[in-house]
Amino acid sequence: MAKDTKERILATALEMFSQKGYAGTNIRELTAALGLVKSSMYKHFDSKEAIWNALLDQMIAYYGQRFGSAENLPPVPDSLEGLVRMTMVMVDFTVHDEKIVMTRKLLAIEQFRDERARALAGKHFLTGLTQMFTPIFAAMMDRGLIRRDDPEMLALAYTAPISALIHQCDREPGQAAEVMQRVEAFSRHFVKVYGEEGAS
Amino acid sequence: MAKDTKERILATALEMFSQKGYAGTNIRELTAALGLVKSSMYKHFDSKEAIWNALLDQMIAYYGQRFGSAENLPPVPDSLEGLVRMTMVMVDFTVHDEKIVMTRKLLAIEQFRDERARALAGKHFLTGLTQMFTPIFAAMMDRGLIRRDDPEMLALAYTAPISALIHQCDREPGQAAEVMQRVEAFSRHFVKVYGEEGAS
DNA sequence: TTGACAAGCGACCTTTCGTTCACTATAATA
DNA sequence: TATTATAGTGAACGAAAGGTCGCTTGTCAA
Repeated sequence: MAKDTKERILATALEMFSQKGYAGTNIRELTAALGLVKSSMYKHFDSKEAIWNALLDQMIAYYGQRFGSAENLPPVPDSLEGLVRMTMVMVDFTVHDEKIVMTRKLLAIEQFRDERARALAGKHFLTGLTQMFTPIFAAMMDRGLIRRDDPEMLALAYTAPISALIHQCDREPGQAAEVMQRVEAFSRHFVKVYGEEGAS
Repeated sequence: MAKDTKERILATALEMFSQKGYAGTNIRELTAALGLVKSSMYKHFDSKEAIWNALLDQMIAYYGQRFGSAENLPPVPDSLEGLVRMTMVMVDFTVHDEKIVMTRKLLAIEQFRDERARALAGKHFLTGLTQMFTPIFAAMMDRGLIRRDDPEMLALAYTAPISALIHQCDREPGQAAEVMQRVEAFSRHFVKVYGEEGAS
């Protein structure tokens, strides 16, 4: 128990920043949660702001490797039911993975103070989702699964309500089960409205 | 210039809190922006937290009188084009009214720290919007303007993408014009998809 | 005219913050 | 074995935070 202190500091910083914000968190509390004394932190980071920057670096890198490269994107579903299932798997993951939940909260809190947080928030909350689903819907249109239309518009129409429900879940984690049901209900509504007749 | 200092403090607090958060704002700066000295603030509020509470009271009251009572709700559009127009008027207002923009930012920042902020954020960002549009879509279905379906689901499908675009505009105010275009494009897409054929 | 009060000022207090530094214990290295 | 780098400690520091207090001034009612 020694070498991973730097990463434990980052993990605890994510936890506390995502609850009380960067300015609302102090180093005493942060290090105390790790059984350390505040001065020990400076063996691993030059300053409080250095923690913040390292945390953002980490979040940006994670986002890039997870959603940035084409090979890590989810496969195009081969049916409307497949779209629903894929959606539920993704949402279930993103709603229950503590680290991702905290990342969203942190970005929501700091997006108006820090330029990089603003940019990453934009991706997380809107543009990244639509960019991810646009080619999926385009491909599903090509395969006759979904009515021909502007795939980017469909991506917005599909991801924004789901994203809003995920945010609701971040606010009220106790409603997770109910929110998941609403996500599935919406997803089924969507395929009912946009699905090509006869597509399974 | 004297009696309205209390309200000027609240206005400046909203401005600063919505940019740097409650914890990131200090009273010196806040009062200096008003040409005052920090001790003068305590003639109007008992503490920094009292400012925060008064601000929340004000935001909650404003929301209640603006969206809470039935008579202040927008009238049901009598055509699909009317829905688009009504939407654009509302979005244009909510995106350009400085006070409302700052309120959204503030709620985004403080929603995970303060219980009342969390509740109000839930209304602003999701539940309030759907509750507002659910009866509108129900009425438009009764009048044969929109395909019969679950009005609450349609309200989610309609308001969430628009809300997401408004948030995007809060993040990048420079994109306001472009975002407004996307809102209109989405609104027209929506009426194309859900509008009853032949409805003007 | 005078007394009371509201509003603002500047000095001061206490606490907390981020940060530094001298020091120690431990574990790996030469 | 001697040495050196690493990780942690605790005391201390300066700056900045929120908050208090006594004083002054202007306004207005009695």
